Amino acid sequence: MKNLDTNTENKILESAKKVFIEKGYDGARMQEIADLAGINKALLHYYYRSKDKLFKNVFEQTLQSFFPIIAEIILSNKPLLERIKLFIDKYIDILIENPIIPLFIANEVAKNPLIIKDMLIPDIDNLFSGLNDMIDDEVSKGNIKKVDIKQLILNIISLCIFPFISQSIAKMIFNYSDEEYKELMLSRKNEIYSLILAWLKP
Amino acid sequence: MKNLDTNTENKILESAKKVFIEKGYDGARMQEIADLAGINKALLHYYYRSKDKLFKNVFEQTLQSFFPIIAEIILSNKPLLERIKLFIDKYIDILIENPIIPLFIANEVAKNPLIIKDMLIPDIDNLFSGLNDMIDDEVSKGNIKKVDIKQLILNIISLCIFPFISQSIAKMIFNYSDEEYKELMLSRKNEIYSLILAWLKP
DNA sequence: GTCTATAACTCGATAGAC
DNA sequence: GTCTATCGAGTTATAGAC
Repeated sequence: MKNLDTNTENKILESAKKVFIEKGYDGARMQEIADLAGINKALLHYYYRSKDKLFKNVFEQTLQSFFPIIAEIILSNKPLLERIKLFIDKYIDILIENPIIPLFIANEVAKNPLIIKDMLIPDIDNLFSGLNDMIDDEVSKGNIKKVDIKQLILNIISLCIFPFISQSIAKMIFNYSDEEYKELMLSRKNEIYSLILAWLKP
Repeated sequence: MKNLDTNTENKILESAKKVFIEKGYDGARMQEIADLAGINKALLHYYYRSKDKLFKNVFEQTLQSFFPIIAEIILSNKPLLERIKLFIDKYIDILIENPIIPLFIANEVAKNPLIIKDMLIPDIDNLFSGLNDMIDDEVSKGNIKKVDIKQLILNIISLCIFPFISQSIAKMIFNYSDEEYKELMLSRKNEIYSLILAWLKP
């Protein structure tokens, strides 16, 4: 059906994604995107009127390739601790495949917070209160101690993402190769889970 | 003695710091720095030959205003757990005062890892082996369980820094004002410590 | 749709007067 | 030391031929 997506338009988007994510909006050059796509600058403007519009496309698509996978796990009907375990495992895997995307997103949102305004999960308040109910439920069963949902989320996300954001520094400090750092990240799956688990123990 | 530091040269550096940290190297404009310093572009080049050299000055000074405070705590001769507690408290305080610096550093280092090459702590290997000995010591005393020093460092740093890197997103998701977010960060001091403590329990 | 050529503009850097 | 004026390279965006 959408076989035409393999054509110029999609090739541009893929190239733009690569360049924007690597260099950021300010550092990216339309010429470089054109070169990578094997076309010339004029065509970029033919398909996406401006650098700004091309960027917004890239940003939105990047974000949307991340959230659904996460949402699926969060919204599954597994027990809380199992969901947390699944989330950590899956998230680390995604980050190993896309190590520089978190920095890209953090950076662009910091420079222009409004860019994300319309892209967030619509009923996020429901999501939070749902998770809160789950926590209360587990607490009443004596499975975990009571914690603030916001701190729980911040803790898990921080432990998963930050080592990727800081990886260029961390690799230098630890004197690690790419492969060694990847191994360290893989071993974090269990470390992070045991950390959260220990904290949640009643 | 260096009363002249209050003069143009220092005013330039302060303005440059502000603009570079906020916009990043690529997004920063010499014109904006000049305007903020109340001078004109030509004078920037008179004091710091190029944008690049001005940036390197800013970056180095920013980094050096961060590391010594941290190093002081890490190298103090307090017991391990006390050092960790002090580190978290002090670090969160610094980050509340300078919330956007971590993103700035992560970003610029990611784009050019070599920039940090000469600025790292010289005998970092000694630092690690020293900390490792401390861990082993506490383990043998039965105070904590054995953990990997790299994971410990990553965990603590992640928990402290990431909420600031992601603060523009987090404030939106949590629907928090600046003040509310600051309160959340302050309350994290104890949360992070109890998290690490629970993990380290033998 | 795709290209070449170029307009229009931004920005870092310099020349030269004071 | 500080300023005004301007150069020249690089960048986004468009015009117009094919």
